[in-house]
Amino acid sequence: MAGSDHPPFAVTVDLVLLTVRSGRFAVLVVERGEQPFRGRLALPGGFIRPDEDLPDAALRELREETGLAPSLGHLEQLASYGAPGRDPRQRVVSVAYLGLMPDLPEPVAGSDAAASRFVPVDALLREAGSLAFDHGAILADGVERARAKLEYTSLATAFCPSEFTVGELRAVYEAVWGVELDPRNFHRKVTGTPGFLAPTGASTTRGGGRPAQLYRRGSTSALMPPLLRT
Amino acid sequence: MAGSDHPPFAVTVDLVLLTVRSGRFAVLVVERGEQPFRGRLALPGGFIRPDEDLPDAALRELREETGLAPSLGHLEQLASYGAPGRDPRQRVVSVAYLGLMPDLPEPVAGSDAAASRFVPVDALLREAGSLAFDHGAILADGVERARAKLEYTSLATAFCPSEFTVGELRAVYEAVWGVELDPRNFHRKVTGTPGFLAPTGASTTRGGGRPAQLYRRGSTSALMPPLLRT
DNA sequence: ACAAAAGTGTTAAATTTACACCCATGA
DNA sequence: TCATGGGTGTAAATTTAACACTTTTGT
Repeated sequence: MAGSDHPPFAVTVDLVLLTVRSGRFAVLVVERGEQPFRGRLALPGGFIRPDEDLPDAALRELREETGLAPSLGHLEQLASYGAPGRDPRQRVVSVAYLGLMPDLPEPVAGSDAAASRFVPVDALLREAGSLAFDHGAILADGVERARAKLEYTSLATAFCPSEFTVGELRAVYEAVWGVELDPRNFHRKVTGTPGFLAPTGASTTRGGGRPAQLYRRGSTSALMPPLLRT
Repeated sequence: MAGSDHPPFAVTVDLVLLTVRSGRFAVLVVERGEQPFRGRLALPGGFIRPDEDLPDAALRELREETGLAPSLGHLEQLASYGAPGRDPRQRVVSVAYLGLMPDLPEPVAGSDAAASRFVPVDALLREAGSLAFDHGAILADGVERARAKLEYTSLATAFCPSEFTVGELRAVYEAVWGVELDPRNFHRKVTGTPGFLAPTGASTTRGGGRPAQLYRRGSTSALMPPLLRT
């Protein structure tokens, strides 16, 4: 394991930044300005700096692409991708991070990648090759992870603003899973799980109908029993 | 994202190889023969070759350390670790793989790491710093992942030989989770989950008592509903 | 008044849990 | 015969699922 002459690799971070925008499950993509894959869509990302830790690099890219410092939202490591030839220029190992974030007021405040935008994930996943490099596979892994984690963690709240209603939370589940949930049973389930939601006392009436209680995310991260996709 | 002069990283794979040996949840460790951390225990691993894919490198290390080509068992990517300074010699990003394997007849048939052996995980996890580098944290992540996956997948069968009894499968759960499970209800649960187990028709009487049916792993990978840790 | 969304009550079905009990073998 | 683990039955407690119904707003 020691020695001194080991093959050099370039190491990057790539981001799968997911959100729910107007009822659609969407991912942030950038349009590539250079070869290879010039003009094609890709996940945002970049090289890790020499003295930068992996999560720091992911946070820096997140900040550069979205202007968001995630006091809201959630960022976790997804997986690493290092097949020879995945980047035609050189051997690159990419550490992918998965970010879940609320729908941002201004789409992208960042500067670096001018042509970044959210697009619905289903269209991108449907046809292979719509993303540059192996980013289609990375996106598929991120989407699968997000869908699974909504079942057994309280991570759906990462898609919501700091205060939200039960109906808005349910809309997140329905958009991410692509199913319809019974509003009555959903309400009982999430409000009845200790630590999932913290009531603020306030209520709102955005959306019409009877005003709804506002909640913040609670302290629990594991949901026991899990929420079911039916 | 393009350019040409990027900081070079060394990239390695490290393996968290877990098994259940005589009722104990155990991990394969090697004794380091060189500095740094000479004489200390570490996870097996090594540098990725220039034209080698990540899973191939993990399989190669697995073969070198155990002689096992996993038709049995299970190998999946765990996570990557790249904090600056985690290896005092150079900047190293390590892609960790998690392997679950049956108790091997001959402990280690490999050649490379002479001083490799299985040790119980609880002792290693109890005190920080018992493993070299950041391998204690990697082990903790691997153990947590394995424990979680037993709940909602059929991966416990990866710890069993190709044919096994329900009692042997239950012993895996009890060793990994460190709990006792009701033998009657466990039996009903696993035999009643379609696709979890495939009966062979044969039976065995190892272990005393009434002979038990032998099963192979079934085709299902997701358990719905999950098995509970109580 | 009506539509629309929030929230509560209620009941049948399904699942889990605990444990009594029988079965098939070796010592 | 007894000890040991394998395996089935069953009933209470809990959880889910389906949906009727009431509440509170905007139009």
